[in-house]
Amino acid sequence: MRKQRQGASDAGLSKQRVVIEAIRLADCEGVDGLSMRRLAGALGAGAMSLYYYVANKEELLDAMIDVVFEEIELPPEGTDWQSAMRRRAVSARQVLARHPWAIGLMESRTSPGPANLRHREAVTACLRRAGFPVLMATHANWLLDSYVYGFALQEASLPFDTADELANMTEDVFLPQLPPDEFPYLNESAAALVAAGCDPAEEFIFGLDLILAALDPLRASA
Amino acid sequence: MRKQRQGASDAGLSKQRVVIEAIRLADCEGVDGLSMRRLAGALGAGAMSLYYYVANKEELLDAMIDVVFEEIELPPEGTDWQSAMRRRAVSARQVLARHPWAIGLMESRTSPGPANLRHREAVTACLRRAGFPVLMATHANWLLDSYVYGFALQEASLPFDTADELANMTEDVFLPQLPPDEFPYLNESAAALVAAGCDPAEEFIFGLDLILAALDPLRASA
DNA sequence: TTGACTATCGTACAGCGTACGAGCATAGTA
DNA sequence: TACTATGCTCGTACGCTGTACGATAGTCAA
Repeated sequence: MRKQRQGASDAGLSKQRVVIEAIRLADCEGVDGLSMRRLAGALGAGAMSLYYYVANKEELLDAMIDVVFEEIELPPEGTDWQSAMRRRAVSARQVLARHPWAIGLMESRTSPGPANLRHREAVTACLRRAGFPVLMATHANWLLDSYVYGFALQEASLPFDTADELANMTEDVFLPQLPPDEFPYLNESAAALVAAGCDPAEEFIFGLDLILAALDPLRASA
Repeated sequence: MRKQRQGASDAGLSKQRVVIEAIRLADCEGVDGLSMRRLAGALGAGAMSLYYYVANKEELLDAMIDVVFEEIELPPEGTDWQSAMRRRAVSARQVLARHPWAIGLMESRTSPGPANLRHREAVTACLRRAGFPVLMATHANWLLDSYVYGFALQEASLPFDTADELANMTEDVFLPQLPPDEFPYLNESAAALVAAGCDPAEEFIFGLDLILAALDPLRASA
C-alpha cells in the first residue's frame, strides 16, 4: 500500500526520501545527531523500515555524499577553461559549506558514487579539451580538488560564520590564548584580519585564481 | 600507588600514555574501532580509569590531533622560504598519511591545540620574514594549508597504497564501472595513470611547487 | 483460495559514552 | 597511633546506538 502513514509529511517512503531527509537532519544537527531512529522518526516511520531502502548506515552515508556531489555544478561548456573551472570550484565550495559534514565523511568512504564519477568525467573533459596532456590533466585534477576540499575542510572547522563573529571571537577567545611574546606573528595576523574583515568566498577565489593562472601555461598550447 | 597493575605493558597510567595508545589504536583499527573500553583494555585498565586523565572522548580526540601536529616538522630557519615551506608541507603530508583518521577528525574539532598554534606561528613567521605582507601571508597560509589538507584527504580516501595495487584495482574494480562511451576521459586517464605509475609523494610535490612558484612574486621583494 | 512479493515494524542484543559513587593506597596531621 | 585528605582506579547502571530476526499485513497472479 502507498497511502497515508501516520507521520506528518508523508507520501510513502523511498530511498530518495530517506536520503534527502538524512541530509536535512545532518545539516541541522550535525552528522553525530543523525541516527537511524531519529531519521525514521523524522520520516514518521519505524526505525527498521529504513532498512528496506538502505542496506546499512554506511550505504546511507555513501548515498548522502553522492547527492551532495549532484548539487555541485558541472564545469559549463562554451567558455574558456579557467572560467569553467572557476565556476565549478566556486560551486563546490558553496555546496560543501552548506553540508559541512560531507567533507569529514569523505575520508572514510572510498568508492565514488555515480554523481561523483560524472563530475570527474566532466572536469577531466574540460581540462583535456583545453589542451592539457593526459598526465598534466591528472595533475591539475589532483591540485584543484585538493585545494577545494582542503579549503572546505578549513572553512568547516572555523568556529564562526561572519566577519563580526570573527572579530568577537578573536578578541574574546583567540587573543587571550596567544601571548604576544610567544606568538607575535599570529597576533599581527589576527589584528590585520579583523581590521580587513574576512570573507571566505573571497579568500577562496584568491588561491583558486592563483592556481588556475599557474596551470594555464602547462597546456600543450592548442 | 604506582606499582604493578595487572595489565601487560604497564607502569601506571598518564594522560600521555592514554593519548599515545589511542593514536596507536586508531592507526591500526581506524577511528571507528577506538572506543573507551577497547582503549582501556589495551592499557590494562578499567574503562572508567581513563576519565581521570581525560574529561571525555572529545577531549581525547583533541589531544590526539594535537600530538599529530607535534609530529609535523616546523619550517626550518636559515634556508630560502620555498625550501622551508616545502619541507614542512612534505612532512605534513607524511604525517597525515600515517594517521589518516586525523584529517577526518579536523572538521568537527574547532579549537586548535598548542602544537597547532606553535606550528601556525612558525609558518606565518617564515612567510613574513620572506617578505610577504601581512594579508598576503594570510592568503598564502590558507592556500598552502588547503592544498596540504585536501591532498591528505584525497590520499586517505584512496583504496590502494602502492602502484601495483592501483593497477590491479583499476583493472578489476574501476574500469568495469566506467563504460568507455559514458566516461571516455576517465578511461583515458586511468590507462595513462596505470602506465605511468602513480606515486602520491611525487603527485604532491607537483602541486606544491607550482603553488610555491606562483606565490613567490607576491612578496614585497626584500 | 493460495501463494508469492512488497513494505513496514516490534523486539532483542551487543556495544557505545559516561554519571555516580565506592574502594584502596598513600601522605599529612594530631 | 589514629584520623583525615587526596590521588587514583574501577564496577555498575542508564540511555543511546546499529541492526539481525521474524512477524505482520496489503496487493496481485494463478
